Amino acid sequence: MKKLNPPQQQAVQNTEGPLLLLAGAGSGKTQVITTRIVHLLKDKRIPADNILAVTFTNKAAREMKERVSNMAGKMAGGIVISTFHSLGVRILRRDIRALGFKPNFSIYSSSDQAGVLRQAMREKDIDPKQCNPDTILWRISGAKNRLIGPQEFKPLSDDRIELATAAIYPRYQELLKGFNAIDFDDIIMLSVKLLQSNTAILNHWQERFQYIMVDEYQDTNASQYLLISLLAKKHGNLCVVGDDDQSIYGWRGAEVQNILNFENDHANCRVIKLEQNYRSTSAILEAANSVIKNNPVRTDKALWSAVGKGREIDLIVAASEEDEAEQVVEGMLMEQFKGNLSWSDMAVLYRSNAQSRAFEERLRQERIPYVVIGGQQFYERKEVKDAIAYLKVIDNPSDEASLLRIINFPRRGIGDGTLLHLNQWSMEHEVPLFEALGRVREIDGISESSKKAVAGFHEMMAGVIEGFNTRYGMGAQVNALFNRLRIEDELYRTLNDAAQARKRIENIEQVVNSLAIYEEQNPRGTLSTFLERISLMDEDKPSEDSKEHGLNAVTLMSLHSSKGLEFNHVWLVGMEEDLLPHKRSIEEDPTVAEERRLCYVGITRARRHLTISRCQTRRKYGATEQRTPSRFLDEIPEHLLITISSDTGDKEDKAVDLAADFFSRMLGE
DNA sequence: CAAGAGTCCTTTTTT
DNA sequence: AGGACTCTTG
Repeated sequence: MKKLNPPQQQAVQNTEGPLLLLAGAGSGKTQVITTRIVHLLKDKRIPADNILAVTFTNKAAREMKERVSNMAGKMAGGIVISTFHSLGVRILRRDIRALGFKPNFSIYSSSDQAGVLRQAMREKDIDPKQCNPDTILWRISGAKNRLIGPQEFKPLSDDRIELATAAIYPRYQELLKGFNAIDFDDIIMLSVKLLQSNTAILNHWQERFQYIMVDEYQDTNASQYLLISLLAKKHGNLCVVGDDDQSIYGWRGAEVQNILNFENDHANCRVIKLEQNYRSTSAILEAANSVIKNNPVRTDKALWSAVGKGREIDLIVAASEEDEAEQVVEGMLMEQFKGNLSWSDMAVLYRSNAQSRAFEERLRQERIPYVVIGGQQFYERKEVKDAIAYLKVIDNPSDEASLLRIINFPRRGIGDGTLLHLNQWSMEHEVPLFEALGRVREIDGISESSKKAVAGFHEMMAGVIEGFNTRYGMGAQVNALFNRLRIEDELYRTLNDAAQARKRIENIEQVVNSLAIYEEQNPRGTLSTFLERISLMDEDKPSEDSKEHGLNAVTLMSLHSSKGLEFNHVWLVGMEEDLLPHKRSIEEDPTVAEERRLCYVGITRARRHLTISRCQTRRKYGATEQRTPSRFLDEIPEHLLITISSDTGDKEDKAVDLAADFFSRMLGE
């Protein structure tokens, strides 16, 4: 507590009633929240059970939990510090029966959702070529974020997609329910519906969480806002923390208004501003402030720092993405040598995940350890999804999306024709698909060999499910199952590339391993809870990679994932029009306010030094494209920027670079 | 029903 | 450029 400045101390001590904490970037916000929790526990003697802290990412939740238990020890046992989605699942697992689901519901990823949507579209006779399924899913998701259920959804216009969505949404939701599955947005929407529809359930959670804190409040959407309001209504001890300048999730329904209106929505609300930045040099802060002040609507804030001016910002102008990566990595080697920085002090931040590739290649070449956060997720790889689908069916045989995924993998002679008959029969007789498999002999129109294959598959899976219900050792059982399925042979056979097959086999082994490890670390864990963790992307990964590299690796991640983090040296790469600001967002909002905030977030991640880079050309879909410098570069005062030119090219190259640069700037004006 | 060839689409950001 | 999906052929 003594380490805190006066407004920070006030924030900690104001524990009763509504509190709005406007915390600028790097203002020690996490420190304040954790100290506040410890203060509640230790000084106010609030039982840990009655405290809830909500964050947006698992990473943030984990860090916070760790810091709290370091400071409060055993007293912190039972405290809930989780993401919105984990909180929702917790609520749903307990009481979702009231909504007509079984508690072992599956959580569908976007690819599962796409499968369900495709089925709904087929049934409603809507041509996927005319109505893009992704767009429809997007509309459904948007509706759910605004708490608009399938019955309430009314088309806002008579455009084709909107009408199709209105037709498909109810059926989509029905199908999900039939599979005992929910999608990501349902986690929040259904939690709210549950609390709204049942006073006893609402009461239970209101009593449970008497003190609530929400981090990154500027990123809450309508349904998250309502969830928190419902929970906090009774005791009213709600503390929200956020910064409107760092609102970067408008595209998924976040409403900055939630934080801007908080004061008006809550009588007797206290407002505390944290404006001292402890993170960055004033050169970096000046750059950040100069950029963000171009946004028209924002609360008045003046970030200041006592750290000192620090170095100017370096600007790399690279010829191509390879050149960009080369120069950045060269800079890293230099910093490490000269500045005595370790790899974990450095991060490369980019707008879109695809940009990581060139940097990964270069870092590998130079044998510099690195970690990529986000992007092509492990659990989204095809073979991994197949393996997971087996687990999902074992856990919830009603999960037909997963069942269809594995019914002919590895191939066992069950083709489209057979599947069609099975589906038809199961619908006509109102029998779940899995049960229909067991009664395949009653179904006409399927060849004898196919019937045998179907019956064999059903028998095997029924046996496996039985085994899971009666015996311990999930990892071992899955391992036995996968061996029996001869997945390895299948992969070697279908892939001509042995090395790639090997890689995929390893990935599948990794799934089995993580289940075994999970089971070892959580003796009371079930398959459901394991799968839930995977769905919420809440995987523990401090195991192998970081240990091997001694936790010392360069971080590569998107600007979105970087929020809340800090690094001594940040490389903010790809500072080009159509990338930052992104092309799609320019089309949606010509003022590019959210993109500017994204840029602001990126700049303010840096503690001591910032390097910005841009390319003159970049390859896209195979073809080389000319690039224009980002408008945000012009918003940074010139005296803060030092352009460093490549020392790899010869003089002629440099002349060409300069000319190209000149022209692209002219065109950019 | 399986395998191979051809076509299309992608890249915004995440729980 | 590369992967996912569809269509055609054995």
